[in-house]
Amino acid sequence: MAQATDPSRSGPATLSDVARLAGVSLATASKALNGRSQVRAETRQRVIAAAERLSFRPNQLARGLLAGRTGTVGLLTSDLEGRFSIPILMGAEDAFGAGEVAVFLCDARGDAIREQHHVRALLGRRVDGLIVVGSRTDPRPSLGRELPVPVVYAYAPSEDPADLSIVPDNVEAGRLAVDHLLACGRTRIAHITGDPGYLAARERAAGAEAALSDAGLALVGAPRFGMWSEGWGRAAAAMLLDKHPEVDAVLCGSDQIARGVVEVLRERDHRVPEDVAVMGFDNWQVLTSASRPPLTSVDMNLEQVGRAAAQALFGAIAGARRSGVQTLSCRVVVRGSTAALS
Amino acid sequence: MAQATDPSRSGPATLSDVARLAGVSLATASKALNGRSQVRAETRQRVIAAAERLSFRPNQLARGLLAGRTGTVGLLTSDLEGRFSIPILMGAEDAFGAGEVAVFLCDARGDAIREQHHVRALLGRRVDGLIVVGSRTDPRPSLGRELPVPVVYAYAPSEDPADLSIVPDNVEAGRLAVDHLLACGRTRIAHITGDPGYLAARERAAGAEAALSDAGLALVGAPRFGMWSEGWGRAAAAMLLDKHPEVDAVLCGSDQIARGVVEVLRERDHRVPEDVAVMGFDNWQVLTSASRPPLTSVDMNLEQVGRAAAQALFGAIAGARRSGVQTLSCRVVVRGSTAALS
DNA sequence: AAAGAAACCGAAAAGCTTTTCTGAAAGCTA
DNA sequence: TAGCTTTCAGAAAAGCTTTTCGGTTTCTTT
Repeated sequence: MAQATDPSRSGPATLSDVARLAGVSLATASKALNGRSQVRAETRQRVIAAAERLSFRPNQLARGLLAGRTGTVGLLTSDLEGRFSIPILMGAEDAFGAGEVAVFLCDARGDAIREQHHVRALLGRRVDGLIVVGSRTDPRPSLGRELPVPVVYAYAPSEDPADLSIVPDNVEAGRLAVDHLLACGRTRIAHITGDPGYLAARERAAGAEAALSDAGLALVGAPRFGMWSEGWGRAAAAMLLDKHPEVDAVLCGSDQIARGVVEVLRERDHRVPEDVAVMGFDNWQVLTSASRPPLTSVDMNLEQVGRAAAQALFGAIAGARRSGVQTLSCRVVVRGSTAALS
Repeated sequence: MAQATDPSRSGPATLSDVARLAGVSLATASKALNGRSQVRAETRQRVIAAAERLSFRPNQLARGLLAGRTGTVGLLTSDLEGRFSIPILMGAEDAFGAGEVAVFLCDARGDAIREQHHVRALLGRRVDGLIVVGSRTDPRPSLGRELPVPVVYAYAPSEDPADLSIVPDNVEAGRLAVDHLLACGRTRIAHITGDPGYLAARERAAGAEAALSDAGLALVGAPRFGMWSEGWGRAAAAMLLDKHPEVDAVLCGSDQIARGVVEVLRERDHRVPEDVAVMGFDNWQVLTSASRPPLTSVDMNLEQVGRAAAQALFGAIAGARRSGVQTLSCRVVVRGSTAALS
């Protein structure tokens, strides 16, 4: 069982294996591999060659134990299934990967108990920080101020203003959308949106109404809240056309709703965008590009939210803690469903 | 700066803090907390209380360093964006989370260089194993046989038969779909599917043709390969109806294609499912439920693929290495777009 | 050639937990 | 009461890397 002379005896090679093969001490091997200056060039080469031959990788556990920093962070999502978490997660993973930080992924499935469990497990693994990704933009309970590592909340802000949260700016999103429609010459704009229990729905509506008001205009009818589904989009569009056949633009609270609206417009022989412009939110490619015509949509720049959260966490780990809610801009992606009135 | 007497002086509490507070040695504290039997009940209580007060969590790095196992695995995806990775990832995360294993998430973005980089980083962190999640079912290059930890490939099998791969059974999926349509009394079945460069498309078509052949039937026309988009679904449906107006069922290679087909059928006043039954693959809720009528679809059970991969990796870590390609069954989810011929 | 400086290498400790082994105390029997 | 067993607590080592500090060698300078 014991194979004392076998170089590949058990598990990965350690620094002491490398040192032995190169005929130097542990300390020298370490310094050689880490570019420290206390070692002759020829010796360094020998050590590097030995490390190469054993395909040595320094044990990050030992390193972390010593340094007090592990180079890992926890990414705590509340629902992986939802499509909003993914781009944020991608942005964060991207930003961290560039900085040699590894990411522990935990999905709490929207359960507070499970979330607590994951937090404890992550702290046991001595993560250097946490990013908490929400599934909607409504504020969520804080993990608390007593955590031994910095925390950044992404998408869903923390209820505690002492925490740092990074969220997309839904009010501005509503403004931008209406500005685009106004720039297209539309003046009779209706708004069909989703569940009024969602802050995102209310904020986008508020932004839209503010932009219209700035232009001396108002929505055609009140904002129509309902559900985040194509079915609601179809139903609401039918009601809207019955009551306000004069509309020349429909701003929809999501791409799903917008698809429903476009379908009904097609069925009723309204031309899109010539007669009625339609736009949505989220810029969800599967929907925007499959629609006829393709949908103009507001992209919430979620990847950027993830990246910004990662960078903020970097900063906090380095000691530069901030707090409050930081909002990030979004952008209008123009496709065929909006165009200037001719 | 130095606060020698402050119990919460720097970073999380260590076992030696607990031992000091409880007035025992490190060894005793460890044994007390780990349920070892060499400790008097009263002493154990004292230690537990101390640990509680300091909210002590054992440092998993030190533990891993000692044990040789870290209780972490790497989850290597090739594209997070793609919707197939996510359910697999959820299943795996779920299975691991239950076993106190933490998951490192890495997204290679389809880049082999980046993948290599991530593998090296993960090995440096001494993961106990790796799961490689592909974005399509075509075989992919192996990470190699020389890795010091077990690897399981999920969704995309490894090209090396010595590796273990867990994939959904696309041939059976095609069979099941046709069996369902046959059970509905359909006999003139056409197949519109996606990019023929995808193994999944070819296998599903093969399964479908095999099931028809078993029933003494054949497809209406050849399988129509194209793209994985609604647009292709619409175009292909139009061509199909022009050439074969007698079809009573269309099996579509994806839910996206199926939606396109349903739309064209509606526009041409064919009733779904009365005149023509339609079904898709993937069971992608956003599409299936928004369609009119809701789409019957084959669910590839991807979460189960993830869970099975996690369990296989557990087994391999425990020493029970397997190899080869293991296929998992899928299931038909019936909705409004298919029904028995009346 | 001798002394001082510079360059280089190695021993040892720290970081935290678990386990084994040793030692001590308490309880029991003869 | 002496000797034994049982029970419990502590010391020390292992696991791997990095860093500090001390020691040795080589080179330069006078």
